[in-house]
Amino acid sequence: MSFELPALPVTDALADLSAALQKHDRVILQAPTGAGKTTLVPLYLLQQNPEGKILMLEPRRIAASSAAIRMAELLNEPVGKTVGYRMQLENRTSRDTRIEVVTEGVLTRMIQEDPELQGISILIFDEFHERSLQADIGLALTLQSQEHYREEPLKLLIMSATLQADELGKALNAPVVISEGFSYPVAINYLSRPLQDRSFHNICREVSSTVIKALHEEPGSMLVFLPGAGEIRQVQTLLEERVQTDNVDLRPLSGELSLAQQRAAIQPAKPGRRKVVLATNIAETSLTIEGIRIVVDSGLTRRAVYDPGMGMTRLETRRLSISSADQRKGRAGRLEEGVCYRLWTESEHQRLEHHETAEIAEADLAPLALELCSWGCSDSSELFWLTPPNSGRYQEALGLLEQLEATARTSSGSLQITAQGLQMAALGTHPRIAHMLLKASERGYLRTGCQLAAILSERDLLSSGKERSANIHHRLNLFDNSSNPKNDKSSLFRARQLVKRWESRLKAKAAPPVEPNSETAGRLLIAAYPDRIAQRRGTTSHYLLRSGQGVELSPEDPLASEEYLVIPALGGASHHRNARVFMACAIDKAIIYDECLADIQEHQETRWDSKAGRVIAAQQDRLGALVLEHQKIPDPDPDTIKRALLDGIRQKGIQCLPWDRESLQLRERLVFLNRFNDRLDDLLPASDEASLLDTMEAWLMPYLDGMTKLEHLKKLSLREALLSRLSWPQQQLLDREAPERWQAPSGSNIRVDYSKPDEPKVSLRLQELFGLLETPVIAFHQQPLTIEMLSPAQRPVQITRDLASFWKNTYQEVKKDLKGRYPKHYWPDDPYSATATHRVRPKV
DNA sequence: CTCTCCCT
Repeated sequence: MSFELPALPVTDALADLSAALQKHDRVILQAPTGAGKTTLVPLYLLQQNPEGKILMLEPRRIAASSAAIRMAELLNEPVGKTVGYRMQLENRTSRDTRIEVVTEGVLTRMIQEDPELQGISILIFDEFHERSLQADIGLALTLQSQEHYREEPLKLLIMSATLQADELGKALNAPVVISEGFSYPVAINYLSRPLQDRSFHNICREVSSTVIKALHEEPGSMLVFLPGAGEIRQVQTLLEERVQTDNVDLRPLSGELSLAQQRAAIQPAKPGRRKVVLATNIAETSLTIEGIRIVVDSGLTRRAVYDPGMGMTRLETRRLSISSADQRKGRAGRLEEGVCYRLWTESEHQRLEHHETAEIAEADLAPLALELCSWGCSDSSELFWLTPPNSGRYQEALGLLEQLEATARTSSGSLQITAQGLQMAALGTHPRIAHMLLKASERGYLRTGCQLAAILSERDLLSSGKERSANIHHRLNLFDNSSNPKNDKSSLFRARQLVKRWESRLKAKAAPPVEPNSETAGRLLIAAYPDRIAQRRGTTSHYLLRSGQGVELSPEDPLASEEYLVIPALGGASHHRNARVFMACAIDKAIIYDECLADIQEHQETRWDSKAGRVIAAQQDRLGALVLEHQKIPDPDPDTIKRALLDGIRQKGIQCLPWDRESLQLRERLVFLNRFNDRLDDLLPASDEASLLDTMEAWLMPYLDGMTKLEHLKKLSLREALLSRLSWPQQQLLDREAPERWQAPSGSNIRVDYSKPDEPKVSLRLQELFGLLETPVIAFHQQPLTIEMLSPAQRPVQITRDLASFWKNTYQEVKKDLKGRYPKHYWPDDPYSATATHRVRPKV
């Protein structure tokens, strides 16, 4: 085959590349974007090797088709002849096709059907540095094909734009051919001080100020990189307030915009005007924007991260890697010298990651697991990985496949794909959705199932706006309404094609069609997302998922009047906000019972309700955290009620019991006497608060008959309950060794204060003690009482544990003092022989 | 401030 190839930067490397491929089965080509590798390499290899067929992988559909179109142009042929392309819903190849450009997922389907990849002599991975999950799976399977299935050699060429090529070459034991590219120099402006605050609003403010500064400092049009559509809207608002727009056009650019809007952003600025494009990552790889010489980079990017705990993928905003920042910067140097403003400092730059995390490290692994099981290799460690899948999360993914009946254990315990699992893999959609498609087909609802699958696997068919409801039926209706497919938005057009494709695949084995009703969608969605059933909390727009996680519907959404939802599309929760519901379907409780019967647990519960301050006895039907049915139990078991009441007392603390002076003293006496346990044959029960709480079943429960509320406890006799634990001899011992009262020489019965267990104390007037020579001793003659002496007016004047010493050393002084203040009272000189009295003077 | 991009 002879044709002329144009000269591009990569041309110089082509001969080396061809030589390397002669000698080795695996070769790496490192060439920057724009070097011409995507068009020249396949054509050159075809020239050198006119016999074989070349397969080239592209990460995006638009890249695959445009690469094929450009190559066909160089050959002066229509697409589909020597050069063709193939992707999910489009095949433009023929028997003559020698270079076939395919999207990455197509290779996975091809190799699963034919592990030998018959007829292919060279396989090229383009843009491998992007490290998409599909590319990693494709490489793992291809390496096995090379080693185990092929008789003829399969040549593998991996093209990458970054220096990671070196590591790649080592890992694959492959030579690296390097090609220099060409671009104009781009000057970089870093911040002089780091940003303290990278919150949504502050980032938007900083970006806007930088845009205004750059418009003053530099001529030409500008590309601004922001993490998402929210930031784009906000920056646009800020700029519209602050920029004189007489010669500046603001152009938002993100994946959610229509093709026309995207085109407006891509096209060069009109003569005499400047363009400011506010873009997401879409402008980093997928779209090239004309005429840019200034780049402003927020330094943030949004990435999908699978959250195994929630079983869902959410978005995370994070710092950019160095190679992505360089890629963004390069957008300013395509046509002339440019300038790039970075919203971070040069020293922060040194600390950034070198490359973005490979998708396989963070993605939902269920699709990967299904591919590997379908490949016959459920053990991922048997394959080669540049980044091995996390084993815990891979095991979880295998668990999901088993639930979805895609795999089953053989009698020997090993994991094997089922016939259904093979069908699921061939459908080319997420295993959850594939499972729903099979269920729909079995039940006669194939059409509705396919429509739901298309809705869930593509971007939202309804454009954003205030009136957009989460109700999935509004999307389903789109399939009926517009009778003329030409009027469809491109997303709806694609969705219809997917429906057609899945329908034709599944039709043969499907049950006879049944007319769908209002329940159908909900039932089918439960098949895909049984864990996303949610129940409304009170009368709010807040819902509770089965997992216990809270989620929130827009309060204006009419769907918020529904008590039960199944929620297939859900936004991520952040620390200050609940997860938001993007798409949901109302379901009847009866449907939940019908579809999830095996998971619903009947729960008899008698428990303490701390809010109501009472015991509640109820029977519940529960689905995870959801309570579907709740009924009072008419005759709950008395013992269970009492136990629940004890739970309440434990929660409130022992103070909630009706302690009076007597019962409190009894408790304190017991605690006091516990100190002398080593003298007891028959130990007294421990009576400190913790022990009492621990043993309430034994001492308190028998006294709780008929009680259900805290108030009822007032009727309790704690003294009786506490004493019930003591035998008769123990009660006598208690009265003897820790008496309630002590009789003073005056004849008064003084209450002993045991509130400090280390020093039981009596308080009485000094005159009541006359004639008592020694300190009284209790508790097996071990514990002297502390004596607090009071004035005639009951004020403490002295405290002692040694009465003899008091009389001898201190009495005379105290007497003098008291005599001055209470002259009418009896203050004898000799306290030893004086008569104790509780009156002003002793009776004579 | 209702989600980055993309794929079978």
